Amino acid sequence: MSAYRAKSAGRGGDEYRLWGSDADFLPGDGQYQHEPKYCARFGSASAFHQLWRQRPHSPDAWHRVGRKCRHAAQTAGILRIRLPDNQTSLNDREISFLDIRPARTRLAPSPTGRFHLANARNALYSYLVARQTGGQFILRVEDTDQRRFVPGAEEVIVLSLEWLGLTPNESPFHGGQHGPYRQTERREIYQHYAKILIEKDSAYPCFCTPERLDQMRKEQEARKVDRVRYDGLCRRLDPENAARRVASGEKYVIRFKMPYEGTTTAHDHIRGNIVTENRYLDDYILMRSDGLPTYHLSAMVDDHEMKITHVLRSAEWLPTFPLHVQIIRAFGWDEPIWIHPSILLKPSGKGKMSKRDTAAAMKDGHSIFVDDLDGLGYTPEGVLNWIALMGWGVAEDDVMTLDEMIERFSIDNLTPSPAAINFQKLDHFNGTHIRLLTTEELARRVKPFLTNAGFDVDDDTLLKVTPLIRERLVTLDDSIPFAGFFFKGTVEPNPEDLIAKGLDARQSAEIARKAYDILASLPDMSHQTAEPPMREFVETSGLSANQVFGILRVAVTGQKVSPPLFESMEVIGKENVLERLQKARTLLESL
RNA sequence: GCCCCCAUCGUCUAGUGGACUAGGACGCAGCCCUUUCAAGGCUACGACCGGGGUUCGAAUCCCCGUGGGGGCACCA
Repeated sequence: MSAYRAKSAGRGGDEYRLWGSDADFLPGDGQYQHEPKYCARFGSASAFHQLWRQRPHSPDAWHRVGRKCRHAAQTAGILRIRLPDNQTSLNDREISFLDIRPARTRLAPSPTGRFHLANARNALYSYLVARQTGGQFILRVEDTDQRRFVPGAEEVIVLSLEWLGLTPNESPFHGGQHGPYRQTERREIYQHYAKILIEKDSAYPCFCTPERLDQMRKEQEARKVDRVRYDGLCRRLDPENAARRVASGEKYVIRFKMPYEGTTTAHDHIRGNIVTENRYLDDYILMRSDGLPTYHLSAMVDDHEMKITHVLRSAEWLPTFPLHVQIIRAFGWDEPIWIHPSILLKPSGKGKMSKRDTAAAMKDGHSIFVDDLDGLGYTPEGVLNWIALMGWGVAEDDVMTLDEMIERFSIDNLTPSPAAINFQKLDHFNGTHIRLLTTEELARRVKPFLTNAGFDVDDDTLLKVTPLIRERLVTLDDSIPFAGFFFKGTVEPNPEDLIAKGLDARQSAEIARKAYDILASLPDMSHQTAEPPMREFVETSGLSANQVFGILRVAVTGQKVSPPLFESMEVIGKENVLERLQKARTLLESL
């Protein structure tokens, strides 16, 4: 995998360089000096690769491409940035555009519940960043809260990722060089780092009991303080004294020593700098009395140990974002690029999805849980496309496969505002991607739904049926009403439905008889041979196509709505068609 | 209550000071195609939260409101 990097030659510098590990298409010594006014942004290494091959290295050529592609740039994954005349250097944001070293990203769910849309979206974006830079996507299980641990949740997470096609490079199940990938298996690591923090005077042991904390909180609330926070009793303890108490086996937690004054500036890639006054922050607990870390410590330690370059997590973490930045700075580590995609709102746009909304969605054939979506007949392609666009601004051509997303995705196009879930859009994308599937693939995916519905499915018939139902499916289980009758020996039409509009039972029976005669006289039941004589019959009879074909449809398929009639009859076969027609006629005559 | 985040069609969004008569997609409505249902094609409807600035010029920059969301645990 290639790695490219571009960087400003320094503040106020006027030169931009690209270099990469894959020097064979970089000119000369592997460096290329840009026209100072322009720099390139690469959505992906391969997009860059392509452009590089196409264009000669003259500044004019770059210029031309840049002007022309302003709009098309998004789709090509390449965009030229023209620096304003008074700007001579790139800012951090712009530099990060250019930085496409292999990224290491991670999904860090806690095995406490089900794998839902927000998890899936974070996984997708993380996966995309990793893949387009030739990096790794990691799954880390954050199971430090053992009280909330749900057995089997880990498996659901991995299975869901697998189903979506977002297979991690490293995980508790896939292994890797930076494991273990389960936090409960990393206790000693956190203890080691907590100790370092105490040594650096950025953390301290706290012996306050839950009861005292509770009382303290109540007092503060009674005083109507702006911010209820730890009063610092143990922070003022003499370190040696504290160490003695720890050694004596007294119960304690470890707290972060938050500065009482000043501000913390944290940089989110989507929102820019977020400045928080430290007095609104707290001496958060890093290590619990059970010896396990809280998220604040474990996530920072693991992201560092696992060499994570881009931290993608829900915007719910924004309030504690400054804390996390402080912890990392206290250690003296490099910060990753922080990306907080907006939260997902319920379809009404009012609030996060709740249990009640989830139940309502289920009743409607929808769900926010990935493992439900599978059973509901949704395809990974459709689901992926759907979630991708909640928070990723794509100007045009928003139907994409995973590979196309890898080409086009950029963390720079993520949107900061909360997005409401829209299940209609899921249906749209699902139907669209179903239509994009090959016949063989669609047949393969539809089969289990038919089989589960009790149909005895043979592959030859299914392969013939699939093209007929393809553009009618929103979900895969829609194949049951549309294709089920192909796999039944007989059908039981509703007698009422057999009577054509404007006609009575007698007349309808007569039409069935004539149709029978015509079809029986044919050499075969292919739609090419069957349709013309039937059309001719419609013409000469003075009846409408609607009436005649309607009777035929109900008789042959047993239902008023079906795939195209003659193609369906071809699949069902002459003998069977005639049999069903005969039965319909008898039924009509008995009315 | 306090802190933080956000603000363009009903929804997802494009938009980075003039190319904006604000573009696309979903949905909705109509038309075309059509044996049903779809799919497809075309057309319509539809938005810059409000008020102040800055500027020759603001959807875009700043401030103040308002509205929405999130967070205030030995949960993540």
